[in-house]
Amino acid sequence: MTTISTGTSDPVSPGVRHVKRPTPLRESVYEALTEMIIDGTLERGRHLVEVELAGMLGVSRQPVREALQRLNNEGWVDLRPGFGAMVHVPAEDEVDQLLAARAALESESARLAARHATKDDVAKLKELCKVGTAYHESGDIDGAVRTNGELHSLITQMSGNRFLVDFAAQVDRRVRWYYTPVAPVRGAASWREHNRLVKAISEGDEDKAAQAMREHTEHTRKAYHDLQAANGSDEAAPETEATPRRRRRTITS
Amino acid sequence: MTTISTGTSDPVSPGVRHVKRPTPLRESVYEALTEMIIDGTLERGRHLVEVELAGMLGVSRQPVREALQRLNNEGWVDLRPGFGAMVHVPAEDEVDQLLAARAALESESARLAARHATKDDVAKLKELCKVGTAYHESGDIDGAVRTNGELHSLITQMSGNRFLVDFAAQVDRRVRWYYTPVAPVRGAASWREHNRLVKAISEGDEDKAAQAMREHTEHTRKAYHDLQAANGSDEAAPETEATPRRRRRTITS
DNA sequence: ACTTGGTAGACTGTCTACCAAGTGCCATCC
DNA sequence: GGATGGCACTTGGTAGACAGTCTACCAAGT
Repeated sequence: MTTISTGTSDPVSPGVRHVKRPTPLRESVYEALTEMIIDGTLERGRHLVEVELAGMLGVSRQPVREALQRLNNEGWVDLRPGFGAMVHVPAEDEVDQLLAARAALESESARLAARHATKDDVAKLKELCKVGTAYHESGDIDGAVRTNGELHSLITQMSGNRFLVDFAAQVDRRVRWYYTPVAPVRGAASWREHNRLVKAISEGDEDKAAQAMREHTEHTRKAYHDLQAANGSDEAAPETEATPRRRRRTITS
Repeated sequence: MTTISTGTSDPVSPGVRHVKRPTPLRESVYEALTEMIIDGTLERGRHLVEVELAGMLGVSRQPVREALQRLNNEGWVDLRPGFGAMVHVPAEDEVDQLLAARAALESESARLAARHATKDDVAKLKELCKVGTAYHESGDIDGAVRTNGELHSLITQMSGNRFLVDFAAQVDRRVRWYYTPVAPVRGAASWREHNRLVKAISEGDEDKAAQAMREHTEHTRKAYHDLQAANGSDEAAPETEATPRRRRRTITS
């Protein structure tokens, strides 16, 4: 079964380098579980038993409990007192609400990013746009999706607002999870919009940047709905055991 | 010492009435600790020791640990591995960032509230405005502050977006904590703005509602800065033990 | 056929005890 | 005075125990 690697995988930060801070076990467990939820190893609605997970991951109950509680707070699982945790089953209107929240958060981030952007930031953004477009044109969906994530993440970081960063990161991860069962579409349009967005930021035009980001998110929401409507009955049907649902393609947001 | 009351205090919901679901201890501990942080019983920067808190609250280490971890995730305390938790000491730019995040969240909420408002909602909003203004004019600051909170809370609820509600609630609580050491100002202007906001919502004018909320928050931020500058050296000085800092007045946001 | 009552098993929530490792502090030493 | 070493304290994690509660199932009664 999946066993936790206690290895610390901090991103390299310039300047002071903390020699080594062994990641708390609960953190690793948290990461492992979200991973398993996202990739479908732990299916939606499944009852998660503490000792079972503990056994899987080779740790004791305590770290698992703590991880589960965090997952509960962030909406990945639902904790029913006296019974246990179930992997969250998203309601149909939930994606809509997530995207609305994301629109607000990221559009504000874009506004602030436009306000604070440095030459260096803009260069990085442009580079990401180029790379992403290249990935898209060469048909490398995974690469395009990854670059898309990096671009959005960089923009929120550029806002210089840690709360926006935190919230947006949380929402983004959830969105990506829900999107998983959807086919990849609207790749080209997405990168055109990214270009416009980056242009607005580089010009320091706050309103235009915010507006561009909002429209970008809005288009994503529309695309999701269209797909939902297209293979609606397919997805609306009760989950069959025979559908492993692992690692489907992701939409380019 | 503060002892936990395990009493459940659910808000009354119409229709099905769940008899009684005993709150998990960790939840009560969490509530108790935030309470103590907000009201200043646990001063900023104070070192929190698990066994000590457990003794205070009459529970074992376990629920305390779990509560502390949640507090850490939400930014109320900083957890230093191997040493313990310290009550978070806000950086000066933090309030700014919180208010910026709040501006984004609540302004979007106002937009959606304007979109979805029912006759009933509008009536409640207007009532709150009236009550709040009355409180303000009669000099009942606590009442005005409470009503202000209820108004903002109702608006986010009206957005119908659970994520906006959650995030806004989190931010709001933090904001209220940081504000505590600030004097009450701008009461009259605040309620004038509320009136304009409610009017926009009742007319279903999304853009106007969003704009009104944004300006409202922005004014609050300015007011905070002015006060900060006014008695700047006072607050900037290192905390003296002699300053109990309990229950100071709150600004009307 | 439907409800009621009872029983059994499974899990969580919480407590206690314990140990290893990391951290901060203080006295000591050069 | 500044480095050093050691000590007390605290967390992080493990193990085991136990009560309360939740689910499911079965049997009897209506």
